[in-house]
Amino acid sequence: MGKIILRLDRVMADRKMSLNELSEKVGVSNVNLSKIKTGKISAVRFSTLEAICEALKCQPGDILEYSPDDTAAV
Amino acid sequence: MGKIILRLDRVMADRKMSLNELSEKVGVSNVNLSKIKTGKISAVRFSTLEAICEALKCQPGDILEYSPDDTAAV
DNA sequence: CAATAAATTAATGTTTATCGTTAAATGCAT
DNA sequence: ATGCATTTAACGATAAACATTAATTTATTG
Repeated sequence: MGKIILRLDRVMADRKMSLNELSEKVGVSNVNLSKIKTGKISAVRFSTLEAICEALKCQPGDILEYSPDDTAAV
Repeated sequence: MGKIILRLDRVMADRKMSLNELSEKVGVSNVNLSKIKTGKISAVRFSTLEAICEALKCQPGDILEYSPDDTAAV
């Protein structure tokens, strides 16, 4: 059972952009952006992903990561 | 105004996997998978994205692409 | 440490849109 | 034309984003 991992945290750190700053640029409430940042969502709208990529000049792949669990595969 | 573009089509072609085959592996109806494949969705659940990445041994970034439109920027 | 700012969590309600299902339509072979 | 795969359409059910407000926790700074 793999998992989708959110890496917005890392990208924001790279760009040195605060949550509130990004929130304004993206047009999503800081509350929801925080959820995205801390991985507390289970889906994402493209409109949001798009705005984030635009604001951070990045790609979806920088934010979303699939981690296959090959942990102790039998 | 950039856009999120779906590239499932390309990855499936790479893996030479048909829609119905992927549908079974992923556990998503072929109808919905077709929508994803042809870009007719505006959001995606991680459970679905995860299953697709698992089945195709790929990353979200292979499927989702952000295309900033720098077309004739004023 | 005290005060302030930033970020996270919680709770509630609205709205958006997946996803399944069924059925019809299109496309592509043979 | 017949068959198989894919796409489109329409409908309902369910999941979950997203906004908002408020409270709480976590930096940050003097």
